[in-house]
Amino acid sequence: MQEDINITKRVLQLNKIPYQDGPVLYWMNRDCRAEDNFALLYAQSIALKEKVPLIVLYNLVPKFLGGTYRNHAFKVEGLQEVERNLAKKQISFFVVEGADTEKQIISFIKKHKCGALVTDFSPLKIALGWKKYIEQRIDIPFYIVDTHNIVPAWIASTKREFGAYTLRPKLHKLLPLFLLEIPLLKKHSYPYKNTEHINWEKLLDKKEFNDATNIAIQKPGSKEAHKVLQSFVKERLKDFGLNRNDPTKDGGSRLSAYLHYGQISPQRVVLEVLKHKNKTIEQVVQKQRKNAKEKSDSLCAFIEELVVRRELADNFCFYNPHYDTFKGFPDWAQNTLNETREDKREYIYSKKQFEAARTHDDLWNAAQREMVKTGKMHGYMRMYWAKKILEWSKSPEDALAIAIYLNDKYELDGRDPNGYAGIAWSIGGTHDRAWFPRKVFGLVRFMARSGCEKKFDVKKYIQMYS
DNA sequence: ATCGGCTCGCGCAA
DNA sequence: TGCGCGAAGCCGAT
Repeated sequence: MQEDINITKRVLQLNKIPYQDGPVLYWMNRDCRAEDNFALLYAQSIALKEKVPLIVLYNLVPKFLGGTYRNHAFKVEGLQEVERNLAKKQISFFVVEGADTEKQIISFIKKHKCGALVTDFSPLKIALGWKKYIEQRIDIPFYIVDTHNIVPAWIASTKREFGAYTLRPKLHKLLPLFLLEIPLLKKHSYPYKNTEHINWEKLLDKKEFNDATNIAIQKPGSKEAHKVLQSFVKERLKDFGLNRNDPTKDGGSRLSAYLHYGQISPQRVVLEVLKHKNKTIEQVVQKQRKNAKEKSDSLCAFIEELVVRRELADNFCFYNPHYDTFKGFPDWAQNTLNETREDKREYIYSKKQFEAARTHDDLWNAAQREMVKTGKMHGYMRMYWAKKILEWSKSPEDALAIAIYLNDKYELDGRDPNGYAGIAWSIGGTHDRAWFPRKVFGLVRFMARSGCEKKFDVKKYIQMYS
């Protein structure tokens, strides 16, 4: 019973249609994992109640939002593991290909005569659009389950938050109610008969990706994600507070790509970290409140990044359809950036020049190369990188478009609310305050290379990616 | 090495 | 209505 509430409080029903005869379908989209997945657990609870099969579907959109082959392979190899893990529980897995996602889902429902549809939550416009289209054209119940946030986005806040400081107290209050042990997926007693063989080789062999990106330096999949989590907890967590802002040190969690593809559950990450530190979430929240400025406390700093900032990014996209354009910036930032439009730019580079890492600044070029080469730019450098694109573009609109294009194309964790929020913070003052006025930036916070030189060994970082 | 000023607006206390 | 303070800073004065 307690388990049921733990799941159902994360569910939103989009229509008022009751269950119809047929298997229950979980359309897996943002959260590509078989374990610790509340959307899958909710779909299973319906299927068990109705004594019917449970099937899982993934719609593969090649080059989704401008991603490269590296992203494609990371996703597809992760899905192969999902298929194996689901098979152990007698749950069938399907993959359909095509960019017309909404139509693919509807025709699959008709073909397999499904009785209920469950999907996971994403605040991105494209995903919200698919779901609206589907909702208007199906006659079975349609549920959305937020299994990407610990506190579901619509419960954490019902409006667009102004900054981390306005969302933080709401999350801190709600976290103890949501951060509970996650129920296990059960072996499904009603197997589905009409399964189809998935041709993984064909899905992986994509000639149309004519890009020169390397294969990811990280191995994909949930099993690998849990290995990385264990190594973080054992080796890197204790110095996270000290090292996380030094791009020459590998002090991060290395989990961002897995989190982006939903190959690991953020709730599981928090539970594991707390277990290792032998702390409760109440203790962490209390400590965070007391020493708000104490940023070197590794556990507090990590929970702040993983929970507060991640959920703030979802809040930003969910309640602001302009999350990827100039219109999405706060008013004060739009005003100030409108006033600096005619300011003389010392350098102006084209998208191509940025992409080829051909600016006058070898520190910026190194960050760009780190991203292209490895699929993951260091978090601290992402701010410097985006702010310099603003400084060296002919307009804030150009800068924003270029930063999003590069981020979505090369980062393994691109095409994600975290990326849109991070870039909007850097270029458009989103979730930030006004600062000392500057050319081009106006009141938007400026960052200088000299600041980097004070904080870390810039020469070493440049060498690492020369 | 450390500190204050720069600057805007939310949210809470009064 | 006033006031404190915020997602990661910069700069010049001391």
